[in-house]
Amino acid sequence: MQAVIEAIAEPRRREILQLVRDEEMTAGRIAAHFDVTRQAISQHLRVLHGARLVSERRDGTRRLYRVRPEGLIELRAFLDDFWSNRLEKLKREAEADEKSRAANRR
Amino acid sequence: MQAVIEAIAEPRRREILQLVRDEEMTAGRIAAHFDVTRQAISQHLRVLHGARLVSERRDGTRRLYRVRPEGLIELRAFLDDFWSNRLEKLKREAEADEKSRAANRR
DNA sequence: CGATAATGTAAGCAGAGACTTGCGCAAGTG
DNA sequence: CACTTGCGCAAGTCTCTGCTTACATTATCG
Repeated sequence: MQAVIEAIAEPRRREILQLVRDEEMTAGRIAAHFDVTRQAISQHLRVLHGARLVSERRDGTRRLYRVRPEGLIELRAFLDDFWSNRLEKLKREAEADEKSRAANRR
Repeated sequence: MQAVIEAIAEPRRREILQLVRDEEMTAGRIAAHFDVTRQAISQHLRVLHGARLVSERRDGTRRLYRVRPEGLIELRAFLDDFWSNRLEKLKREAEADEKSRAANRR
């Protein structure tokens, strides 16, 4: 999970995720969208794949990448768990707080 | 938004967020939970505050921190926007794919 | 088989960031 | 007013990481 968060913390990697979000794409075509070397993108793809955020499929010498939605789902679940309870609790507290303030106004 | 993601990418800062999730806490008490120096925690708090993930309140020489749920809500919205459309689209595609595979089996 | 294309791997460098030590500052307390 | 308490700020160190250059690997094509 730490790997997933680190992966999406890098802006370039988020751009890559957007690129392969709706279609499978070769490493070369992905790299063509950026002004850094092909190897730099290859390293980003390795990180994304290591975090299981993209899938890798080989076709001859080419490698096709694509977003792996399961990875995103796991991240969403983790983050929801991280704060969703809190958000609900906060809502209740805000209501209670409002009541108490109303009481003090009397 | 980049600041928010970088802030939560650091494990120690996530621990801090958990600590001040349910109650306001002084910088000193927060630091006491870790085995690094008080100053190191102070720097993490600065990052979290800069990302507007915690609020800071002064009381004499003390500084009280607490999770700022609005920040978490913004992050959630960003991430949802980042992939939720995709997740819904993926679901439709999975269904269409299943249909086409069923057709091929005939 | 030799040449080429598509891509990953390795090593090195420069910048970022997490941590420590040392210091400064504001707000009590005697 | 001196002293203490609770902090943040600043500078230096060390590790991590994103990038480049250089090389290796794998598959295809003539």
